[in-house]
Amino acid sequence: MVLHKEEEVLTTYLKNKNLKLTNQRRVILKLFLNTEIHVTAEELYEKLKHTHPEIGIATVYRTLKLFCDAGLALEVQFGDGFTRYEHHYGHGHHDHLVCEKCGKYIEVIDERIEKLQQSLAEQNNFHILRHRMELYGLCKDCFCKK
Amino acid sequence: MVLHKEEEVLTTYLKNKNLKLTNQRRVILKLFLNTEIHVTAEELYEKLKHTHPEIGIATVYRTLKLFCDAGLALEVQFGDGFTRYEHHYGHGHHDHLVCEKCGKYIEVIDERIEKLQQSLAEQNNFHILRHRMELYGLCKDCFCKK
DNA sequence: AATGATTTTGATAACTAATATCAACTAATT
DNA sequence: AATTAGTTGATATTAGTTATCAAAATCATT
Repeated sequence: MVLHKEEEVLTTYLKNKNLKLTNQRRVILKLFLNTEIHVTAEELYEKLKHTHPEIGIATVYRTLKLFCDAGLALEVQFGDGFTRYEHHYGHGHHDHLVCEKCGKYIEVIDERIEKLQQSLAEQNNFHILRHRMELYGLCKDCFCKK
Repeated sequence: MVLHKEEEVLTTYLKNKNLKLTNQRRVILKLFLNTEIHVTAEELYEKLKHTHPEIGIATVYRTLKLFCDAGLALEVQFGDGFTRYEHHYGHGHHDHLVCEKCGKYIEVIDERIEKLQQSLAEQNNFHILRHRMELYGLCKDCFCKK
């Protein structure tokens, strides 16, 4: 529930770009930050419908892209056809464990793997700008339940 | 240009499933195997248009899915909105280096990383079924040119 | 080779996630 | 309060892919 910092980041970004802080942007930011970490635009829109039926879906899409530009969100794709957005401000790079049964996403980071990725790239004369690694399978709960 | 094995795999698969070996399937398989390893359905369709204008795009989509079921192809997605298909028969698991400038894909495999992924999953009580790792950046050529 | 049951095909409609359009509206500056 | 420039919501549009369905093709059987 710590909004202060993120709201400040957004405000600063908007000011620098001569953009405006609208009520929609405030509302969507609040909801985004209080929602599970990997949401789609549609999911956010569904949640908004109850409390803010006046906010259109186009605005949700637009605003999430804006958050990415402002460094508050990051686009991720897990191959199910949806673009998801995760919290980015104050979050370092990480990889994902994706449970294919319950849909849970665990964020992980392993420095040894990061180093090996770098050396693997060097062996191939490749200059890494970014990377993604997702391990798909079953979380403990789903694995035990069978 | 070694088609024999793959054609046999397809034939066997079709027979087991009581499906039929059509000329379209033969043509698309041949083209798929002689085409760069990560093609989209649209790309294959474009190439076919010249030599086989009678083959529809729906058939290309359908046939690529069929190849996946038969173990001849594998779906991959690099987040550009296209589903790509790579050769799968006789190809072991591998990861990708993706050049964001020229679009080249290099296939790589690093056993040390594979092992660490396994141990990372275990630390999190997670049971891996499959995974993907893509390193995005610039290949040597594109990096030197600018 | 003809038959017949079943699968496949191509044209096209439909679907879905996401983006573009645009007149009405709103925030922020003067 | 007026002005300017950005923003919004409804909706049309786009793009990749899948569904529909009558006509055509495959293949086992005769």
